[in-house]
Amino acid sequence: MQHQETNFFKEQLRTGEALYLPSISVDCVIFGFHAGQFKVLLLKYKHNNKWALPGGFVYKDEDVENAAIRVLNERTQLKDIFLQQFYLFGDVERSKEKHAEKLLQEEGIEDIDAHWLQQRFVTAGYYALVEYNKVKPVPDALSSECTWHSITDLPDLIIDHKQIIEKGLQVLRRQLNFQPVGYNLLPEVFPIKELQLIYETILGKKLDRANFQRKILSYGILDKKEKHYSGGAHKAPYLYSFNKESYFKALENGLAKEW
Amino acid sequence: MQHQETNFFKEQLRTGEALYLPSISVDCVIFGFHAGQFKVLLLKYKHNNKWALPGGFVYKDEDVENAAIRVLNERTQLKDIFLQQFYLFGDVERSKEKHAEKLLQEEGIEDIDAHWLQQRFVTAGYYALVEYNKVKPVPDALSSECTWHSITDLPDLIIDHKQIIEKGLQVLRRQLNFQPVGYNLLPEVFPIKELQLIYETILGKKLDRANFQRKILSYGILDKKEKHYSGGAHKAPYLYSFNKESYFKALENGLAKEW
DNA sequence: ACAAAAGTGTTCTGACTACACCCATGG
DNA sequence: CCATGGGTGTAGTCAGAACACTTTTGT
Repeated sequence: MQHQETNFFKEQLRTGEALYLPSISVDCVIFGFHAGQFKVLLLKYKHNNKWALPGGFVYKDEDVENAAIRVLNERTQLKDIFLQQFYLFGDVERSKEKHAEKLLQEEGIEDIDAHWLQQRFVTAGYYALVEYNKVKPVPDALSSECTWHSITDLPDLIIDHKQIIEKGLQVLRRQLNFQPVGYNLLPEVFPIKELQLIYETILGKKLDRANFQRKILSYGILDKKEKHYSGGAHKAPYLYSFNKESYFKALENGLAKEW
Repeated sequence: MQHQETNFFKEQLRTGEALYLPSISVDCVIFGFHAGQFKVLLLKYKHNNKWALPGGFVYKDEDVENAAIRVLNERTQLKDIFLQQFYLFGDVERSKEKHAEKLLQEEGIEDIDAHWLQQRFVTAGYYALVEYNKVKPVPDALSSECTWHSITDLPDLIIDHKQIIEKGLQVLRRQLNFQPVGYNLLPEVFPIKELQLIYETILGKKLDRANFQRKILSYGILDKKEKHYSGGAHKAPYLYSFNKESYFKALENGLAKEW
């Protein structure tokens, strides 16, 4: 088993240089929402038990954005998800950890020209917002686990992956002012309260129920459906779904009144 | 002369692979403001007379951001300028033009392994806002001119440089809602009208004089100076200067009331 | 009937708009 | 003294915040 993996990994190293753009990688911050908490999907590396963002390399004939889409799809099995590039992390510093070399050592690989992987990498950060229940997390070849972690309680992460998550969250918060959010975070139909919870967790603060309802409805991106019986001892809320047309129009043109 | 340049260029090619990160470049959209127009600084290549953004490569031990700072400094002779990374352009498409190969051909270079320059590049876009009068435009080794061009009347640009400018402008417009602007676009002291003109040209629309004054003053980033005699046949306006401390605090924390 | 949570209404405030008015200055 | 442009005032509108009131439902 260990042997097989090492072989697979050697093969990757051998072909990597031929297949991938050198020096550039992508990392995906995949946000989900569950049990009132905002979550990120992380991988646990076999060789050092440290956690990392799902990431990958860019094929020589592949758009960088497509590499991010591919990574997202491979780890979650989801398609057609909204992905947003948010920053290129390009400091020299981020390669200082010699992550690749340690990985090679700990895999017991020495007899190979691993120059490709050992050189410095800059990485493009992408974030995605996905529906927690629809995700089937799949670890990659180098990792033993692929699991959700609460944003407020992250484990030790390699290199600058913690900063990448924070930057992604920061950009997401800003973009809430211009872009609608929720499309593939929620099921087809949902009560407004669910959407409000998402906004509250992204922003990290409570919002007024009545005001949120009015504001979000004023955007004109929601279609009202019939009522729904939640089972609670209270009035059943209306259900809504996103009006795709106006939702994506809003994504492009922005929501807020600007200067 | 032509000979000398070709030699210089050959030398660059020879050392490029050793010096620079492969596959990644930076391009700077340098905005200036003059005669009521919003301008961009462009280079004109010697070999094909086409225009391009000032750009460059990243040294193997250099932060990507620093490469952008270096490019900005070399073309403008300015230091300590606000630079903002705004997007990584990573489509395969953008290398399709075979820009590098044509360049080599037209320089009459064939006897060299130019693999390094010919491979696909992704580029990080940065924008800068600079004081037009302080800039001393300096062409780089491959270009014959370095001049300002009105944003509304751009010449033919290589590859996707037109899209890069547009994206930079779009991001800049959005960021106007959160970040103050003007710090190194204006001299030390200036009347508010000047700042308003900048906002108007960036946004491409007129703003109300009275309301602009109140809004910009409400940010608390301006210090009032003594009056100034402009020579016009009218009341002399107050002069202001940016309060660096609160200006940079505002840059970090944002201006607008967000969610 | 009562608690819980949804839907809706109301009041207050503060920001932005549009425009009016007055002030200083040079010709 | 008047044209020009700067400074300031103000009425109207609109959005958001806070909170009250009513409605529906399961137990």
